[in-house]
Amino acid sequence: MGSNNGAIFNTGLDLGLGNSQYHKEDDHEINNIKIKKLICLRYDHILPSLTLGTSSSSSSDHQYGDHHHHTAVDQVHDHDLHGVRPGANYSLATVSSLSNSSTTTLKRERSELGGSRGRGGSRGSGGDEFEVEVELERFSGSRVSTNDELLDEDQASPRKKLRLTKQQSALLEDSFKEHNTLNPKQKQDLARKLNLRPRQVEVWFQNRRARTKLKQTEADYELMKKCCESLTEENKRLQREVEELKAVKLTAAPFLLQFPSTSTATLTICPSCTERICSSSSENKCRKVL
DNA sequence: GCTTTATAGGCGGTTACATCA
DNA sequence: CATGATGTAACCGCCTATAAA
Repeated sequence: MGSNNGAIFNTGLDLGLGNSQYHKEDDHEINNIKIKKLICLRYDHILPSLTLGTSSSSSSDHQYGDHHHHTAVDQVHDHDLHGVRPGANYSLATVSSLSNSSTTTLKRERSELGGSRGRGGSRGSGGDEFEVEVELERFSGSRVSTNDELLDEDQASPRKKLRLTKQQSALLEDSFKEHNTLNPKQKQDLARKLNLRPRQVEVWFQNRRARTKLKQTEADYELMKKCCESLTEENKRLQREVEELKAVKLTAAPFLLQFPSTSTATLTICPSCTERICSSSSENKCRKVL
């Protein structure tokens, strides 16, 4: 895509929000960056700017002003997909779909045939038996079609969307709990169990990972939002305190001149209750100490 | 050992369909 | 019944890792 989203999440606060859901070492850092980017893109309009300073200091230094400009999505939809007619009473053995003829899909199709090169080559160690099996499935039509489906295929209907049955979803979920990615053998086995095409299993896992990630992102966002709110409150409180101190200093200036500079520190912490004791106006706050 | 090429798999973003309120 | 919102299957385009040439 090449579009640089350019959103810089720079609050200067490291809240240490790890992405607990993702433990894949190679993805961890990348995911954190991506999640930060995502949060920023989706929520930057509500993130407060936190500063502590006098009223003259600016607090509008949003560093994440680079707006996300989408590149035009020029997708060619060559939908030649035939799913199961909605409402059809399909069981585990009745759902599947055909794919389209795009290059991407061809790539997938090739991969399903157990390509021996590239990354999959080393991992798809099912060997000849595996490849033959897939070939057979592909060309013998292990897919079980209903009459309705056959009609659909003949009529080259627009893409129909398959709905997974509860059993299929449950099995996929169980499998996902075990491992959120599949190797080719696992994919093939699962596809066979579910009577789906391996590509469908693959897509399901991709979408499932995306959903997990989105949920995690939303949870992270809620956490950060709370953090920001409390920091905003803290910021306001501290600003009020600064103003109070300024006022005290002004009114008490002649008096304070009589003392050494070290005794002008009026901000102390009560050791027992950790409340701040500020100036003479609050000296009665903590009688425990006195 | 290196570059190039082909391939697989993952992800982000998107579309389109099904379902529900 | 129409409609908007939501969930999700399926897709495209891109990137990266890997293996073979």
